[in-house]
Amino acid sequence: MSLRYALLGLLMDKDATGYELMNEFREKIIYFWKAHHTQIYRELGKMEDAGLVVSHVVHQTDYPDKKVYHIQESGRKALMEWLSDYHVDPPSLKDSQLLKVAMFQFIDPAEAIAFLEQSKGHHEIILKNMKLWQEKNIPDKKGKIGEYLTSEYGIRSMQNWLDWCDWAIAFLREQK
Amino acid sequence: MSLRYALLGLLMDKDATGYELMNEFREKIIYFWKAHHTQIYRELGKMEDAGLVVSHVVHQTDYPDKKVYHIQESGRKALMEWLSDYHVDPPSLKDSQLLKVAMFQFIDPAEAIAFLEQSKGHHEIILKNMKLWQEKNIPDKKGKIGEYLTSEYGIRSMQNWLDWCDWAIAFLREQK
DNA sequence: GTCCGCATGTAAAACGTTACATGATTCG
DNA sequence: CGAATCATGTAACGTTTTACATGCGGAC
Repeated sequence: MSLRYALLGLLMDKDATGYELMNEFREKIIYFWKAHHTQIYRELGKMEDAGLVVSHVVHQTDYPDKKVYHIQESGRKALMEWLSDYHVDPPSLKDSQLLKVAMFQFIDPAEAIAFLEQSKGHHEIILKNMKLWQEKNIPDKKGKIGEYLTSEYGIRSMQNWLDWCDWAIAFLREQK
Repeated sequence: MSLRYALLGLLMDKDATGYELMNEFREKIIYFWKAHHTQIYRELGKMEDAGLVVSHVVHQTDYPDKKVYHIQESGRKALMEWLSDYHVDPPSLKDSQLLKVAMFQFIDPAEAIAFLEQSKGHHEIILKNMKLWQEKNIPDKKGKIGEYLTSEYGIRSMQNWLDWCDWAIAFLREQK
């Protein structure tokens, strides 16, 4: 149900097509929410049925026609009500990497260390990209407070993973 | 599909009923994987169909009868294969709290600060309980390496959230 | 000439949540 | 006297993922 509010939030800034919303999702919200294009198209359809948004088709010659969505007053109201509610669903995390770590007693310590080192390398690249994205997209911190705060959280979480990797690798080396 | 391996991992240590596995899930795996009892019972049934585990019913007089699951050689093999595969699915996080933070530009800064302070209080309690759990359940770090490493990660993540909250609150106060 | 981006969607399968159903015992 | 624990599951519903489907234009 939160997907709906994520989409309404994006439509507050400007009208958009399902395709554009999908891309914005990929860029901005990726740290803490993901959605496939199929899901976005379906949810937009339901939102239009509920009168929260309206769409109109824009004809294009070189590209396929597109359907632009525009938020309605009832959509704005629904978003604001959701925002003012302090109750949140507990976050749901599914991390198969941590699941494997939880079973490190079943594998060779050298294997475990190799696993973590590979993960570290991978996440270092992600962290670099996150920092670049923040610099590029949020030079003005005041205008996009929400995105600035969440992107900072994303960066800190990634740094936390890297620090934990170092700690875990050191611990495993000691155990050998 | 990872639920299957989580259950196999738990069954490596000792035989268990669906009910016991559900409780172990709640305790140990809660930071990075959750499952309802209905899901666990369904998956165990499928795993038995696939020959990864076998069950036998234990008759009880005072309590309802119970069905104890025991891992098979093919189950152990499947788990080890999964473990030795370095490929992991990207973690999936759905955090409606961060989604609300992402929309802080639409609400009053004082409201935003109140929201974060409430969240901070809530997570401080969780952190305390996580630390207690770690002390109680993993006094011997060598025996349960996997659990020790993941519980440490859980604690660090929680601390990271609290630190970020402090930073975000300070930032919002400056902006006022 | 193959892949990427543009742009939309349907259908089915898999996974996750909530409600319903039972019924004894134990603790406050 | 009510709530929690023990113990299992089905059914219905909702959400998420994957596969299928189309088709043009531009870059390498």
